[in-house]
Amino acid sequence: MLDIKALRADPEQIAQALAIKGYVLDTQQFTEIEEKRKRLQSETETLQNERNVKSKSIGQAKAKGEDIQPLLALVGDLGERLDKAKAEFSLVQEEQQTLLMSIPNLPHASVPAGRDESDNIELHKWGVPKEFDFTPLDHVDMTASGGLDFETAAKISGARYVVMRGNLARLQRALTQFMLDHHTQVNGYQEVYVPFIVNADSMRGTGQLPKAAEDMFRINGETETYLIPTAEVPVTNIYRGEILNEADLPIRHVCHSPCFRSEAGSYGRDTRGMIRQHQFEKVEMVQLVHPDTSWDTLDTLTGHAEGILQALELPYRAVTLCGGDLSFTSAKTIDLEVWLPSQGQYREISSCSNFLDFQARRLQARFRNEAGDIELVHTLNGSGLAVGRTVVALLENFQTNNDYITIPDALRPYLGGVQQLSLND
RNA sequence: GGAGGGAUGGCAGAGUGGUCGAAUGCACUGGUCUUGAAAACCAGCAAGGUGUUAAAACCUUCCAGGGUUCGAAUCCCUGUCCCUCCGCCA
Repeated sequence: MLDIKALRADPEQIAQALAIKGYVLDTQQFTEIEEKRKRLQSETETLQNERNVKSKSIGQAKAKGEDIQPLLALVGDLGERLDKAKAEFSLVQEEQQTLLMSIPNLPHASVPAGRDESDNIELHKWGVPKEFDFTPLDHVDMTASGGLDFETAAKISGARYVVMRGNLARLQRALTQFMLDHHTQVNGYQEVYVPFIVNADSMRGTGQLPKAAEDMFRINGETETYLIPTAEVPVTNIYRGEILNEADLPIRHVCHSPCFRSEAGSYGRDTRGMIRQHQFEKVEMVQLVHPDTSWDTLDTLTGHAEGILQALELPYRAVTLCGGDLSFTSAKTIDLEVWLPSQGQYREISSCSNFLDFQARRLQARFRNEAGDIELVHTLNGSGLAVGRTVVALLENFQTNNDYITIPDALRPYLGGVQQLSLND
């Protein structure tokens, strides 16, 4: 949520900034609602004041044993007028709130203009894609003997799911373990375990609702709950409505969770293999920081995700998302894209974002600063990494022309020290 | 699933219809004392909004939403969550 004070002060400037994201802010609509709000609020509050003063005098008169009948008559129709004003006010307030909740975060000044991912700007590359002396397969063909089984998953559940067997299932578990250990032991994150089903307040808090409702799996029950699309939701919402001490910052959490996405609107995209699934594993880093440090933190957070790719010896590149590709909540996002030999291109494996105070304002996640004042924290998160896609990247980049893949040094301790892993066992 | 109890400031915890936004304690901030610290003592200390150069002033908020009343933290209804006991259970 944007700061409504900033919107009041200069709606045109905000509208201009939002245009970079491809969002059209109707400033005239906003101004009209705002003026109505102001008028109704002051009217309501005046009536309320009148009522409070008179009610109080009734109480005092009664305490002194005086006759309160004349005073009661005086209050007369006040209640009715107040109810009417209140109703109108809450209506316009709701209207304003709805509008405010649907306005995306402002992109940072350094975010490049552009419409979609083709306009993203490459920051740097790391590693060199391997030259194969045979034609590399994709991960689906590599595991056709049953390690990755999409047909069986389709029978059990439908399209965009996978059954993993034997060493493939173990590989995913090993990667998860390695990432968690790395972030906790090397990068100073605290591991957390959280619920994977969350309520609507949590979804609103991190900004998935109301805008992205169609991307979520809603649970069919009495209360409105959802499967999480990312651990960002439960982990960040730990701090919803909390006032932290400045000394508590920065807070760094890492969390492994399954992620559930309906992938509405991506029909026909990445239908083959494990790139785009309704259910996948992810290790997520979440930070709550002092507002002064969030931009530095975006760099270090991105570095933490890069550290995993480097340890796994996977070639990747970092790109800055352009305005049109930026998510609803993000002020700036750096994507890490891993090299996939079968596709001959880099594909997203991590997304690191600074949300500034946008989520914190929705969440009311705040801290008391040294002067004793209460301020909103800044929130950030990044995948470290998407585990399913890391399995794909590892398979494809480390394939050999027999049924084994080689295992990078960093991962060997998690697989019993083996140098090679059979795809058939 | 059955029975009962509860939700109040950063935390703990009083408050059952009227100067209650709310006692008290802890924590925190400032001061006195001290070589320094601790202790003791004094003072300050909820959030959000309207408003103002700044203040003052005003409004809202005691889990959430409805209701009763001139007036609700307090009474009534509904919901959510927590606790205790019984049952069931990975």
